[in-house]
Amino acid sequence: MNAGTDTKHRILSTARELFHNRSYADVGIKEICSAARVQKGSFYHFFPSKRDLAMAVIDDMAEDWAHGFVAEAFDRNLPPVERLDYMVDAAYYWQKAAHDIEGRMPGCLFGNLALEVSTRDEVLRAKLNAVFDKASSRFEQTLEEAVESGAIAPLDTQATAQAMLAYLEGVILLAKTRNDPDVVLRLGPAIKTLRIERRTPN
Amino acid sequence: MNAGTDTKHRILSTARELFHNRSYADVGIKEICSAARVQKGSFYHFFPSKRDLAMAVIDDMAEDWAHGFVAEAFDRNLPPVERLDYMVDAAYYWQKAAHDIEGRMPGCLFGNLALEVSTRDEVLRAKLNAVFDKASSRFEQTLEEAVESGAIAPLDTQATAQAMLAYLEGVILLAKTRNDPDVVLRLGPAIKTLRIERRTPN
DNA sequence: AGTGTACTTGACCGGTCGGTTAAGTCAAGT
DNA sequence: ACTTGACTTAACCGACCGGTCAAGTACACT
Repeated sequence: MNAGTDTKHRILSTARELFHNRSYADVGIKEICSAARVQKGSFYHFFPSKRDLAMAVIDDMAEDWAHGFVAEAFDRNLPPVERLDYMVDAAYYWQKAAHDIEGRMPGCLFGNLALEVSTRDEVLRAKLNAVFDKASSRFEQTLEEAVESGAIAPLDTQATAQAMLAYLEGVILLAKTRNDPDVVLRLGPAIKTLRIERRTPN
Repeated sequence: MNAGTDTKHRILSTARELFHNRSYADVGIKEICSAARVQKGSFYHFFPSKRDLAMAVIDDMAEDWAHGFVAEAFDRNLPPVERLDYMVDAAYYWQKAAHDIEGRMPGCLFGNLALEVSTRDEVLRAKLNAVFDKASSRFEQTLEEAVESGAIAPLDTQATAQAMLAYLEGVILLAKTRNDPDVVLRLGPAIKTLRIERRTPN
């Protein structure tokens, strides 16, 4: 049993790293297996297909996020507006660390996968969409609190939250293309300037 | 001669469409050839490798852009701020049209390629980076005019221009993941709210 | 001791990948 | 008329792809 869960976990974390640093299509099962010191047959014992592996990787990382720095960033003890800065900082330090080690910016796994697979796999697309929805709702909640506390003027919290998530992904995309994590630091804070007004209720 | 340039052009436009609608890794040379009604050998007569094809595709599309709707959007006859709206609208209608025909949102070819290949091919990454730089400088020029005319308060035009480009890419990424072009319409206009202040010159 | 099951092994499958090659077509230049 | 060289054709290459399989090993339960 324990040998099994360990093997599965090793596959999962190896795949996650490889998918993140390269891409879904570019990393083969054989490579994942040899990097995780696992045989092909064992792989297919745990995952029916490469696609199912991708699903599991997304779930795995989404869960790590939810309980990791995203949970910290959106800690309700923090003043709402500071949480946005915290998110940007977290993104920066993460990318910076990877860049220092690997020499390349991996970007956001979800964003990478989304652009790569969402035109050819409906199920994966929907899953990634759900991840984004969840992230967006964190922003939304933060904005609602900020409005309630009077820190910012009332606005369309849902749309603005989506805009902020989009901006974060866009900044990471640009930084990755420049291969320069500092872009995140320079452009990131402007996330707070984004505003989408409430639709006039006339 | 003419037969040659026609064949080359057919390869180029076919590859562009396939890369855009799917991805670089997912589309093989064989598929490109059969779709373009060209033989493999002819392909390799014009392009030394798949990667060189990608380069040519990027150049091709960048040029089309520069002389197409981007030129219109950033027409100096338009008031600066309206140009931003024009860009967003253009992005929307383009994605919308593709979505209506194919049922899927292809997103931005440059953004797609950037996330897919920039961790494994330095040269392609640099090329895509240059495309983004050029796009960003269009935004920058627009912002400078807007500041000069007093339409908006002074700001760090270069950084804000990059932020706007990042936002546009992010919005398209999110819309593609949702497979819903309307996201562009809903979030896009907020591009005008983005601001990065000048660094305090103290 | 015997059995069921979770797990591992490594050879194997058909198919496709990017890329090569050799033989030819054809039109322009001389 | 003959040569040149751009272009096309289709068979072919080794490598690798995702995925399968039969044969085992190791361990829990009876």
